[in-house]
Order: sequence, then C-alpha cells, then structure tokens
Amino acid sequence: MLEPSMRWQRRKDARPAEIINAAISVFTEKGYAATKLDEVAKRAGIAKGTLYLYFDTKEDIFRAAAYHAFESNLNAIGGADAAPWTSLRERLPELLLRLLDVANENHFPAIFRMVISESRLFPDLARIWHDDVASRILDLIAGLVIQAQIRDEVRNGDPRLFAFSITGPLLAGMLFRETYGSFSSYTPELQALAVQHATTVLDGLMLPVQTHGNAAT
Amino acid sequence: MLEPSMRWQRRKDARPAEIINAAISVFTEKGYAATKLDEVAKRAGIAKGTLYLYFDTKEDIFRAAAYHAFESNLNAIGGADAAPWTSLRERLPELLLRLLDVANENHFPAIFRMVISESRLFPDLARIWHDDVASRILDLIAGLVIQAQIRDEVRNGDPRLFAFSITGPLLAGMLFRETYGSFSSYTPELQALAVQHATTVLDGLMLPVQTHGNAAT
Amino acid sequence: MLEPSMRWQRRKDARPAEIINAAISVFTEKGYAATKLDEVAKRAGIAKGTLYLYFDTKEDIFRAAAYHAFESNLNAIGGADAAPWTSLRERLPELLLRLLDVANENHFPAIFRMVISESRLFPDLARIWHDDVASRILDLIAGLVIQAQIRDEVRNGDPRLFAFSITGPLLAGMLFRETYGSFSSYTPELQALAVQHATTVLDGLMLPVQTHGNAAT
Amino acid sequence: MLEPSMRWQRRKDARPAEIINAAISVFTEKGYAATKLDEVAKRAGIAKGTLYLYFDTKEDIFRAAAYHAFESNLNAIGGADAAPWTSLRERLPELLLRLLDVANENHFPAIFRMVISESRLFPDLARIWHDDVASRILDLIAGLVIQAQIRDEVRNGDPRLFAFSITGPLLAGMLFRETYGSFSSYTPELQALAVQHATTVLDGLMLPVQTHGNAAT
DNA sequence: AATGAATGAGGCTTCATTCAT
DNA sequence: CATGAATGAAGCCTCATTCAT
Repeated sequence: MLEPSMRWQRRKDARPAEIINAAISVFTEKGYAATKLDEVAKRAGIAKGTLYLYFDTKEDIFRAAAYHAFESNLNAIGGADAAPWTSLRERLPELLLRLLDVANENHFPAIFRMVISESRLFPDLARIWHDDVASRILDLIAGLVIQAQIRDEVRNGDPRLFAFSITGPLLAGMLFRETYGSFSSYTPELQALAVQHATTVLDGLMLPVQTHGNAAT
Repeated sequence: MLEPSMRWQRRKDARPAEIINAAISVFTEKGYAATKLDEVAKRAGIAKGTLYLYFDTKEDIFRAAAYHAFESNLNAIGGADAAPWTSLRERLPELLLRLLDVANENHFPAIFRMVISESRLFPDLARIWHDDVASRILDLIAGLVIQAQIRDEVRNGDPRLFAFSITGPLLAGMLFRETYGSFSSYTPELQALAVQHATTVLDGLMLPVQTHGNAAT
Repeated sequence: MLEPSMRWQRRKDARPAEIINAAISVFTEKGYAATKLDEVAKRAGIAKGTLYLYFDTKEDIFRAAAYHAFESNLNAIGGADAAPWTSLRERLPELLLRLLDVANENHFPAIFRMVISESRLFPDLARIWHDDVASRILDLIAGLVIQAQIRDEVRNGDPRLFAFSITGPLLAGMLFRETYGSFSSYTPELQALAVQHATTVLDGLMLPVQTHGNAAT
Repeated sequence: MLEPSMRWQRRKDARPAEIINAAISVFTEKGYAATKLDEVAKRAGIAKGTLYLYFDTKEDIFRAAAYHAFESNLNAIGGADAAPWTSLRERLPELLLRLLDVANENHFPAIFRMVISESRLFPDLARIWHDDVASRILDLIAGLVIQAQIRDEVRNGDPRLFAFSITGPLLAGMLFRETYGSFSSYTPELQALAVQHATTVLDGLMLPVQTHGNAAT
C-alpha cells in the first residue's frame, strides 16, 4: 500500500532533478536564448512535452536550473570557512586551493560564466548570485583580511579591495580556461596559480633590495 | 606575420561606421541572440533592409562589430607599451592605471563580457580576442616581469602566472561592475583598486614582523 | 419511424453517468474547444485516462453528452403536449409557462446555446437537435395553431410563422439571460415575459380605437 | 512625389481592412478556437507572419474583427430610427422589414451567433455588443411602445417585455436559419415572418369572437 | 478497471531575410 | 542605394491521446 507504483513514483520524484541537470548542462553550454527545449528534453531522456509537467515555461526551467546551480555553490562557501584561526600567512595558501577545489566541484566557472552572460536578461538572477555567492566569497576573504589587520599582520588598506587582489587572479584564471580553454595554447594551471599567487599576494613580487649591490638600470 | 588584423579589414571601409557602432552598442547590451536587427537599424538611423546592402547575415554584422571592437582594444595595447624602461616598482602603478583608462576608453569591459558570453557560439571570435587582445596583454605584462626577474627585481616564478596576479584583480573588478553594477550596494572603485593592488602585488599584504631584525627573506 | 433517439442509446448504459454529466457541465460552460478533458475528468471524479475506457475521443464524449442533453429535452416535449383540448386562449398562457419550466429544468437555454455555438463544427448534432427538439416544439405549437384555425379561433396565416411569433420572444429572453445575464443591468424576467407575451400574442398590442363603440373587453 | 510607392502604400493602408474582413469570415464560420491564423491569412491573401505586422495576437485580430462587425451594426441602428412619428400600427410593419434588411446587410445573424458562442471567452465583447447593439435595439423598440402607450395606442404592460414580443420572433427566425439553414427542410422566410408577425403582434392571433355564432368547443 | 505520467502533433508567435518599389 | 512590407522557418507551449503499471 505504501508504494502503489514505485517505479513511476520514483521517476516522478527524480524527474525534476534530471531535468534540472540536463538544463544546467545545456544552458551553460549554449546560453539561454540558444538553448532549445528539445535539446534539454533529449538530454534528460524525455519528450519535450514532459518538461511542462514539471515546469511552466522555459524561463522557469532556466531559473530552477540556476537556483540549483547557485545553491550548490552557496552551500560550498560555508564549508570553506571552517578553518581554525591562524595567521593569514599560514591560512591563505590552503584557502585558495580549497576555493579552487570547491569551485571546480560545483562547476563554478561555467555557472559564473552563465551569470555573466544572462545577467541582462535575468537581472534578478544576477542579483541572487551576487548576494548569495559573489558577495559572500568577498566578505569571507575581506573578513580574514580585517582580522589580520587587527592583528597587525596585514598592512592598512581597503579590505574589500584586498579581497579582489586575493581572489581576482583565480577568477581570471578560471574565466580564461572557461573561455579560451578549448583552443588556447597556453592555459593557466589553476593549482599552480593558486600556490604562486598565495605567495605573491602575501609577500609581493619584489625581491628585497640587495644592500650592497644595485637593483635596476 | 604581416598583419593579423588584416583579417577583418576586408570591405571595412565600404561599410558605414554607423552600422558597426550601432551594432556594437546593441550586441554588447543585449547579447547576440537577444539583439534584433530592427534595433540595430534603428540605432544606425537606417531601415532594416539597408543592413543587407552591407552585410549578408546577422552573424556577419556581429563579426564585423566584434572585429571593430577588438581592433580598437588591440591598437590601444601597443600604446600602453610605449613607456621607457624603468623598474617594475616604478612602472606598475602607472601601467595599471593606464590599462584601466585604455580599457574604459575602448569599452573593454563590455566587449570582454560579450566575448565571454558568445564564445561558445562564436569560438573563432573568442580565439581572435584571445590571440589579439587577451594574450597580448598577458604577454606584455609577463614580458615586463621577465625583464624584472632578469634584473633580480622580481622573485622567481612563472611570469605568466604573475601576469594573472597582476591583472586578475582589475579584470575581476571590471566584471564585477559590469555584471552587478546596476544593483550592487558595493562596487569596487577601479582607480583605487589599481593603486592599492599595485602596492599589494609588488610588496605583498604582509607587514614586516616587528621584532627587532629584518622582515622577509 | 421506430425511435430516432435510438441512435444515441448505443452503449449508453455502459458509460458512467458521471462522465456524461461532468461533460455536459463543462461543455455547456466553456464550449467544445475550450473544454479540457482534464476538467471533465476532474468533475467526474476520475482520472483523465479513465475517460478513454468509455469513450474513444473527445468528440465522442461531446456527442454522448450532447445526445444525453438532447434526450432529456426531447422527453420533456412530449409531456408538454399532454394537456386536454381547450381553446388556444385558455391554453397558451399555461403552455408558455410550462415550456419555460420544462426548459429550465432541462437546461434548455445552455444546451441550445451550445448547439448554436458548435453547429458549424458538428452539423450532425445541430441536425439532431433540429429534428428532435427544435422542430418538434415548433410542430407542437403550429399544430395547436392549426387546430385553432380550424375552429376559427385564430386568424389565417402560416401556422409555422405563428409558432415563431409565439415562441420567439421566450427564446430570445432565454438567450438574452444566457448571454448577457452576468452583467446586464436589465435582464428580462422570463415568467413575466411568458405571461405578458401570451396576452400580447393572443390579443395584440393595440388598444381598441376609442371612436364611439367599444370593441373588446 | 506624393506617392513614392503607391501600390505598397495603398496595400499597407488596405491591409488591416482586408485582414479584418478575412478574420470576420473565418471567425464567424469556425469560432474563435477553431480558427487558425493560417486560414485567416490565406483568405486575406497574405502570409501568416504578415498578420503580425498589423496585429499583436490572435485575440487582437478577433477583437478588431468583432469591433468592426459591431460597428457596422451599431451604425445601422441609428438609421432605423429616422422615421417620422406616426402610429405604431403604421410604423411597425415597415420597421420590422427595415430591421431585417439592415440586419442582413450587416451580417447581423452571423455576428450575433458569434457573440453568443464566444461570450464566455470574451465577456467584454459580449458586453459591448449588449450595450451598443442589443440594448439599443430593445431601447428603440421599447421607446416606440412607450410613446404609443402615452398616446393610448398600446395597452398597458412592461414596454421592455413588449420589445421582446416584437423582436423575439425575428431573432429566433434569424438564428433558426443561421443554425439549421444548411439542412433544415423548413426554414422560415424572414420577410414573410416580419410581415405576418407585425400583424400578429399588433392585433393578436385571435379572431374577434363572432357575435352570433360561437367559436370554440 | 483505473491511473496519471509521458508523448508529440499542431498552433501561435518571432524575427532574420527577401524583394518589389 | 534605400526602403519597409512581406515572408516563412523555427521554437515555445498546449492538450488529446497512449500506455506501463
């Protein structure tokens, strides 16, 4: 009596998730306008009309897919914050690597790219991504900077701009791979970028000036 | 090796600049798919049919507009390279500010955003942008880094990744403004970001440890 | 000559009355095209698929519903004919009132309206309604008129056209209420119309001319 | 110089009317839902897409067609009112005949039938028809009755219900022809109906009771 | 017999493209 | 050269019908 038609029931429950996953893959690949619902349905292994049993419009499907994609990234952000309090110097390298992992696991680059692409057509989605993902990451980093400033570990300066200095290169690297990855002869290795940038942003590019010799021309 | 930009010079002079400019404005605003040729024609002050006297398809118009937009950025890159050789420390702050100015003058953020958005639909355009704009900027910066490394001004490390450390935050800031600018309560001031980031990336976030001796290795 | 209504008796008993009743209610409310079988099923308290155990197509359901609705009106007509023979003057008022009652009891106005609406799409249904309902009512009235003419009670004239004179106002009143009833500030009271029209059609609108003598009571 | 492209211009001006005429013919024939815009376009001699140069939606086309159809009937009503003041007895016969002519010239029966059919889907249209056409005709007739009552020409009674007595048979006759005309073996001749009904409604069906003989059983 | 999830043909609507003027 | 009315292919969406359970 509990499951009168278990297989169907299970499908019915699973359908929305299947559709959303298919939708995410097509929307991130083609963009909203160039996505045909036939294609979404095909990837979900169903007929076009079946989509409408679970969603009302193409826009609805897109929103549901976006929300879902946002959510996984949103949830992941909290996890990155769990580290114990140590100095920024000790913490930053692993934090950047962890952000990278989390980002890749959650298709962050592709979704971020989609947000950029569709933000004009769906400003509310861009706002949600901004509020729930982008701003949170920046706040997380800026918060660490502020505490390090309080501890006199980090120099004076706008912590929010420091957050851009810290995360910007990784973001740029992700977008580079996402946008040119299919053909660029040189694509940045993100792990290496994270490691090197952690050192760079902490201690700077400059070598200490040699006390006896001269530095530049 | 002659002029790679020759590619899109073809027939350029035969095409009214108004169409190209109108097209750039609409395409960057709405994206390729959401752009209607009616709108392009209206902004160009001509009838829709007239577009077809100069271009064969919507795609052609888009390519021409993109080429033209690329070109202005491409030309601007050379100018940024004209500075005399001084130390990176002296040069970087002004270079970043100059890049910022040049970028804004040439609508770099909007065009970059468009390239990101349409790179899947027009991979060849993304490749051209990559080859002629993105890679050149990175090469320019990486070149400066290499020279500074040779002079023992800059520490060892992958110069290309250093180029990401140097330019990434500005890029991220531009995209932030471009994408969330219309509603974000906090948008980074790019001038301030350039100035602060120049210092940050040169000397690092860290304050020298105030013990008694010297700060870093 | 046997039973023309036999046509739609076929399989009638095999079909749940709930479906037919639900169908009548939806079809008369929305019309054929705007009726969704989902709605019919819901009103019948069954699943949509169950409809197809009893009917082959939407059209079948519509026909069955129409037949059923016709039948109740058809049966009712006979009843109206049961009165004993008296003069038309005595009989007409009560006949009109009775027709009105019978019509309302059998949802005649709504069904008539449906017949009018769908007669182009289902001319065979319109024909059945015409043969079995409309013509019979007209024949019934015309028959009374003819008998009254034979008795020199009623003036010469086409009895069929007289039947229109007798029944037309009531029909118009019903349609008026059916079509504009939901918003008209003035809707005719059908009982009052029947009473007044009976007098009007029997004796005319005109008052006897007041010359010297008097004509009627 | 006045007409740079006269034929096109003329077409552009004429298009809406052509479309509306085609639309009226299809909508009155098939009803709103069963009408395909392909069919409307075909009858208008244009492609489907062309409809959208002049109207926004199917509903818009329907409304425009309905308004146009209403308007011609509305305009016609005024004309029927132009007669000089005489007695109702003298005036009614010609008035009914004129109403008939006017109705037929303006496709009144078909449009009325359409209003009945679509009044649920377009209650606002039904209201307009009610306010501008149906009520006006009734008011016109009721007004004549009232004046005749004031002149002691017509008996006491609700003038509005009298208006139903006067016009209802003609309306019923029109609907009869409209609905069953294609197959009915007997369809009322409307001219004859108008003439006979004028007499009937003025003087009644009844013959004056014979002074010496007796009439009925 | 009953269910209701799934299907896909068909209609409305958009807009790049054509072409008569 | 320029126009803008006209076109029709293509995509979203609905809903009658099917079918696995």
